[in-house]
Amino acid sequence: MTATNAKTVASAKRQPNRWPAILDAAASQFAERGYHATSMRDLAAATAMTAGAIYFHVASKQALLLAVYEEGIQRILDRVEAAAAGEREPWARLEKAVAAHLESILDASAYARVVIRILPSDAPEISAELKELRDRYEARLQRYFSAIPLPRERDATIARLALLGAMNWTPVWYKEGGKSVQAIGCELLAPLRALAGVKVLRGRK
Amino acid sequence: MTATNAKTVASAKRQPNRWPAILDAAASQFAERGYHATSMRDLAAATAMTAGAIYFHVASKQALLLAVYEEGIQRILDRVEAAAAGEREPWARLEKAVAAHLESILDASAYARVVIRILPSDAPEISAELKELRDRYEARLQRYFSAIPLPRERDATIARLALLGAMNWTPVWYKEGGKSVQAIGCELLAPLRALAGVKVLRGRK
DNA sequence: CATTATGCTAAACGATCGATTGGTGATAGT
DNA sequence: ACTATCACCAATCGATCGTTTAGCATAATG
Repeated sequence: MTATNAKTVASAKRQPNRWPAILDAAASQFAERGYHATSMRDLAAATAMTAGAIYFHVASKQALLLAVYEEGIQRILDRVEAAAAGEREPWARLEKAVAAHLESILDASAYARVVIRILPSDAPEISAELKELRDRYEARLQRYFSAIPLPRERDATIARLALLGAMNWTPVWYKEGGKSVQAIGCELLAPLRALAGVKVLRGRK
Repeated sequence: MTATNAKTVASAKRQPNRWPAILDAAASQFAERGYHATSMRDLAAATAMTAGAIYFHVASKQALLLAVYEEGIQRILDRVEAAAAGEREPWARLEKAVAAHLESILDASAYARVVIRILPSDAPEISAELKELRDRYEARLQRYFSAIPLPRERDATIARLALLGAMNWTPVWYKEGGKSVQAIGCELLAPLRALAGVKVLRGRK
């Protein structure tokens, strides 16, 4: 930052692969400040570029959001599937999936938080695509959820959406240094376990 | 709308009490499209005024959001307290409170939805006030929640935040014509009831 | 070495943003 | 009837928005 000589500055030009940096900055800012509150000039400042330069890499702000959204969905999907892959028992698999979901939106990256914070209606012209991406992920979660047996008189759909809501609300109150993400996931599942008649595990730190 | 004569137009001026209309429009638009996506000119159009005229009633857009927020908190608080007032039994009281909360954000008014959708960080200069308003309501909910007995090994704080998250996520998926709001509230509480060892009621339509 | 493609800067585009100003007509008080 | 106040409109402010354009320097290619 201080005293970069002319040669450094000169060689700093024509950097290859600025696209990941742009995407990272967009994910970070969209997740933290929101879509409409983030300007292309904000992203330019965060990536040490000009606003115009970004348009060499992406056609529009909406297209940028879509790219972040796709990456975000893919990242959660990969994490959740990898976590659930080893487990065959429904409850253990769901718990792994929940933990992976929470890790994605609390620790891992801003991409996942964008998917949760930015509503499809925020970008009307691509709202259909954004909705479809959301649905694609929820369909995967639903498969893990529907494998667990709930009492017949309960509404499994609402129970699933309640779990999803409880998970997606965690960024609002989660503070680092408290309970571990896995422990939070365990706590979120405990009521469902009780509902299904499964013996509930002890809480951990 | 069509062929309003000069007299009507003239007498339409100097209308008293335009403030509620402005507040209503702001609540509606903030809840539906978000804070940053709503312009003062949008609100002017919705209230059949000029953008400048709104500034006769309110100092700034942020002050308008704060006013909507205050009204929103007050409305949920009133509804929840009125619903819970008659009940002395902790579970019945919490169920009434949950139902009132859901009614507030699903049926009743846009004011409550603003409180849930618009994050305090959306208006940095008044984020402290917005946060305090949110906390004031959550403190009330906490009183109803802490009266119910949970197993000692469970984290009551996380359970409460999970319930709040499940409730506040309902606007994302709720569609009119499906299950009643009360039934949804019952379903959201069923897992907690099971966790506490209470016999879970039958689901209703 | 000449040429082409790439990655970027600087500058500007029209549009729209939140907010302000000066003036005007309607109403209320005396 | 006169005055003051209220509620408002039309016009406009500077700033900022997403986006475009023209041009330049670098790197790769022949």
